[in-house]
Amino acid sequence: MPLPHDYSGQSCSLARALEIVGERWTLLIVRDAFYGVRRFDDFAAHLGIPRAVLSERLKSLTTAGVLVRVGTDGARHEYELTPKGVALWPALRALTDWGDDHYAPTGPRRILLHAEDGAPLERDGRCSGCGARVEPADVVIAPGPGLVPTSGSPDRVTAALAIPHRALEPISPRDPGTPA
Amino acid sequence: MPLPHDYSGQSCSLARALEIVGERWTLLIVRDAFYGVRRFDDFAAHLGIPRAVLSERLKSLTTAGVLVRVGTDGARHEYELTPKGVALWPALRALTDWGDDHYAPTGPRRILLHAEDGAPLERDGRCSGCGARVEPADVVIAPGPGLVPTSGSPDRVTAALAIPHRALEPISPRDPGTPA
DNA sequence: GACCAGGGTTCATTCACCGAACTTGCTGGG
DNA sequence: CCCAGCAAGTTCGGTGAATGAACCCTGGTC
Repeated sequence: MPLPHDYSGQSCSLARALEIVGERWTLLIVRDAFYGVRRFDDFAAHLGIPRAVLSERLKSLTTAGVLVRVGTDGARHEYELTPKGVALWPALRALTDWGDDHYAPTGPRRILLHAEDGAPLERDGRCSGCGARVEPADVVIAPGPGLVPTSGSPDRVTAALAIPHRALEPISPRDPGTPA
Repeated sequence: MPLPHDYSGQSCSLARALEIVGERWTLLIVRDAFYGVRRFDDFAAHLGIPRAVLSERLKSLTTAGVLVRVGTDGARHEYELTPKGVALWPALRALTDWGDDHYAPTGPRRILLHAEDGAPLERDGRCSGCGARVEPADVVIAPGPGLVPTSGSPDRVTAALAIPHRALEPISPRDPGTPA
């Protein structure tokens, strides 16, 4: 976790950003939020993060205004990205692209498509089909060639991510099943 | 420091990327390398990082192929970004832009210009003047409106960054002075 | 051959992370 | 009404990493 503490001496916005999202697990949590994960246990199961750490990260991200806690009914609440959180999308993409380039020998593990026309997105966030600049909400996340099939019975989140679905949309809203 | 350990279960290139550059201080070191910092003591002084941690990070970044150690003469060597390290530029920019947007009330602390024509860069890496896609080596880093003047006598690096200079070019190669 | 700077390493302390177990609040069933 | 079950955390002991100060080694200078 880069710099949760003061880094006031540094005149750099990167340091500021890392104070918020540079801690261990934090960017993975934000990425999962883009993927549609919203509930505590789903984050925990999908990331394999210790629950205490997850609790702390969700708290600090909420305090920072990256996430909001939405009370669904009583104790069942969900975490959603705020516009400030959604603004992290380009950073997330850039880092993921770098990872794909250098650590995904069999191709990207996930690919991003424009929801309108199904064409893949370019690196600069434009649609390779229509050329439009695509907002995060109009992105469809689909499995890529580099995705290894999960062995055994995957968790809710992994299962949901095995089929294309729109970013920021909650995965399997309440219970699994949803028969077509 | 997100995930220096195994994260093999995760089918995500972001996790892979964070295993390399997600640890505390690592991205700041890479950023400084873009700014032209190359020597151990300059990194240490500019970042305020414990020397033991810096030593370890430089080692792991070198092992990962993000930096190379260039022997200048005997014990005096320098660290340079490899192409793989330079490929982190978009990610660094995206994160810095997010920090500027949300944590720089008086404007960006540094601005990026196209070396060819001096016009500022767009978010997508293009030159606002000529429209060309600008390589990191053709970027000039200049102080922005949000940069607070350093109080007291700054270190070599802070002083060098107070005037515009080209990315990846070493700061004050050997000794200060360099009279025009 | 004494001094100095660069480039680290060593070490004790503190802090954060880990994983498992425990608690609390709500829901559904008998 | 009482108990089981689940979601959402909190608590806790053990471990590993970060911190910062001090020390060391090497090469060059005077």
